[in-house]
Amino acid sequence: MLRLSTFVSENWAVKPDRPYHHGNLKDALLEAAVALIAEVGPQAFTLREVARRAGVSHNAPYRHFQDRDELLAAVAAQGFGRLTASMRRASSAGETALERWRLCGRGYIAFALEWPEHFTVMFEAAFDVSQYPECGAAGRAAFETLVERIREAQAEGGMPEGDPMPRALVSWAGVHGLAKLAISRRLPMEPEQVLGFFDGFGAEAMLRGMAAR
Amino acid sequence: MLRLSTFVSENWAVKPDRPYHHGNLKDALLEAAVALIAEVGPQAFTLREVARRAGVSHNAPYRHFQDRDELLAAVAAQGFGRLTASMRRASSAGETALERWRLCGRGYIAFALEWPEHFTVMFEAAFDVSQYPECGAAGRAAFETLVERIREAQAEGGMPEGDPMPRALVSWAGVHGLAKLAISRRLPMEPEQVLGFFDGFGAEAMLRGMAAR
DNA sequence: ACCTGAACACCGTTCAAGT
DNA sequence: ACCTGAACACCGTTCAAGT
Repeated sequence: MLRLSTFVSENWAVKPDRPYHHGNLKDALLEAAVALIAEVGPQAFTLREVARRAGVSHNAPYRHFQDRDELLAAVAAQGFGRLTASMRRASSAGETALERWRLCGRGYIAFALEWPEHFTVMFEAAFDVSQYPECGAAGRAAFETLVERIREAQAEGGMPEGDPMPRALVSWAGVHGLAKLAISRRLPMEPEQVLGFFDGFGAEAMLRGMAAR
Repeated sequence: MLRLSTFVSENWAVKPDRPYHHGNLKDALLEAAVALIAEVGPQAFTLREVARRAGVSHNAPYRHFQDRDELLAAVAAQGFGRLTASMRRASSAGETALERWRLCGRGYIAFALEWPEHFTVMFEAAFDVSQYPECGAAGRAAFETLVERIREAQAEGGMPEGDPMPRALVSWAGVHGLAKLAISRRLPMEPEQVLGFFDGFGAEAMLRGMAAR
């Protein structure tokens, strides 16, 4: 005779081991979100699938994130932190300020190539992630890393004096465009070749100008 | 007494006026799609809403487009055509090749500012729109417009000889990055100010280099 | 506090059916 | 050929309920 009660009590026995309190559900959701975005992209990413992977019901995430956008903003904030770290790590090897500018840009592109899913969420989310306080601050810190390279170059005489902002914006546009076109596979080279292109030609062209011989 | 049959026959009377054959449903859908994307963005854009606006049932679009992506690809193809036109129109006013290079980049940014919805679909669609034949050709034609400016500048002596490709790629990255950051509202200026920034500083910085005094 | 299942109003896509 | 309504398997989000 099939004893339903056995299965029922077995099922009940499993749950009480960790009935609630996932431990750290918030972090688990964030991790699952990053992994899912890496697999299917930020657009196909769904909150319900994230919950499934974290082993909770489809609305448990609402305890930790107000909505889908807030979870994406958390992914973006993590991304801005990694971007800043990538630029700092790369820059530190430079001897001159101009060399550090070059390496900082290299770090920006390297981040995009290593974490394309973060990069995409940070810059292509349907909403402006920097509207979320933690993202706004992290984004400003990342930009400040680049501005600092300009200031150093000016102090060393490698770049003209004056407001560093215009040069920071053009630098940003250059590396951002290259990084973005690379991970979107729009360039006539493999993404892995883009850092080599930047090292061998791109950085120098941005520093010395398109018209330079 | 309420005569239901009257209403029923009135409803029937409306339909036969244009029962099928929307005239040109394909173009109507494309137009509705562009308008909808402009309103809600490419992510919130839905095929069902496009159909609603075109006045057809939610699956009538499948007669003209295989799926949602194919309609987006059609929007992107239209966008690449307008981008090429914008660059050509702007370039034509230049006296020297370097001036035409500058104006071509200006046309690129102007297109993004004028048709941000097309620009976004062209470059941020979840799938690679250039996989669609008509988009691929239109995208290559747009890029070729930029390469041509480099070749002209080389012929005139304004840029060093050699493969124009590396300079075309760096030029593309610069204007693409500026355009993209502008319409994403990530720059510390209003989108309308970005063309002025390009005219007053950006283009010169790209041509003469960040380190130039 | 934290999590659940049921429910609501949507999607994209498919299919058999109508003219 | 071109369009329709019904159906399927999904979403994000809300809510009353359980521990």
